[in-house]
Amino acid sequence: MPLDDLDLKLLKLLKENARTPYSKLAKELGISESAVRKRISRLIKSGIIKKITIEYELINEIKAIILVKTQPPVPVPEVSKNILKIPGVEIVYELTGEYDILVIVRASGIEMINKFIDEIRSIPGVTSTYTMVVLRTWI
Amino acid sequence: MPLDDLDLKLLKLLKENARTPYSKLAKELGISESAVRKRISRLIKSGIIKKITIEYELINEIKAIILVKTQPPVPVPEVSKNILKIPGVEIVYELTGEYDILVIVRASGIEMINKFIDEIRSIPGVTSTYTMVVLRTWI
DNA sequence: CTTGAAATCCGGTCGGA
DNA sequence: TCCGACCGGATTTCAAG
Repeated sequence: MPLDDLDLKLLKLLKENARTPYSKLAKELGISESAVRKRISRLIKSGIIKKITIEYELINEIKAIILVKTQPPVPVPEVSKNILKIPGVEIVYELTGEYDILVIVRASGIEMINKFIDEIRSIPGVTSTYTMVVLRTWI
Repeated sequence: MPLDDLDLKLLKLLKENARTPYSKLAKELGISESAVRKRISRLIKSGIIKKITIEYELINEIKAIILVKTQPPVPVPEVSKNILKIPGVEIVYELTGEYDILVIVRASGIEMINKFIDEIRSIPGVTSTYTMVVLRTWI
């Protein structure tokens, strides 16, 4: 699907604040409110906008990043799907390089991170993991 | 700030779809619309909700993850702030472990990723980087 | 939590490229 | 045919009580 300059601007504005009223977005872009609405629904239908969401951080919560190595013949997407099923997993990236998968998890404490690691290591195809705890997030 | 069970449920619902009307959220939680609105603004003011945003993916765009090592005496947050200034950087995590910082960037091509790496390496305190290209994202 | 007014949302329709 | 502007009625938002 071809995106024009207005679509890109719209995505930037929504990235910054996804709850901006359509009318305000319309004013910023110089088009009508209905046009904004139609563009957004087109972007969602075509899969370009994957989610309208919030970034949040709880005081008593830890974020961790787990790098995962996998082994043939299990396909990497198979492993990814299984990881995604684990509650607390926020996002899964498949990668080039030494590691095949990167997982971001949200945990209530170190014990829960350990549970994540154990669960991930028990998935068929996973050969090893490397975990880093997030100390601070900059958005 | 103490969060009750409703706050946590609210955060989950907003994570799933941040554009859900307050009235619908209210119905789901069994409280009034104004209560939902007040809770949300409290969550935003207290810094728990950091951003209302969209996840999107363009066809001709590449996401990459850059792991960064730094060196004393430059404080890590100093480096993070400098990285965050680079246009195209989505998020910066400070980490425990072998690497001090993880950066997620959005680029129009390999050349742009190279530019990111060069820029990051030129920041005082950065000693080395390791880059992985994202092949697929699971949310 | 309720109320009422203002703003926003949303489907339908029309006209031009 | 596709896109954007316009027009209502329904819904939601928001501040005051």
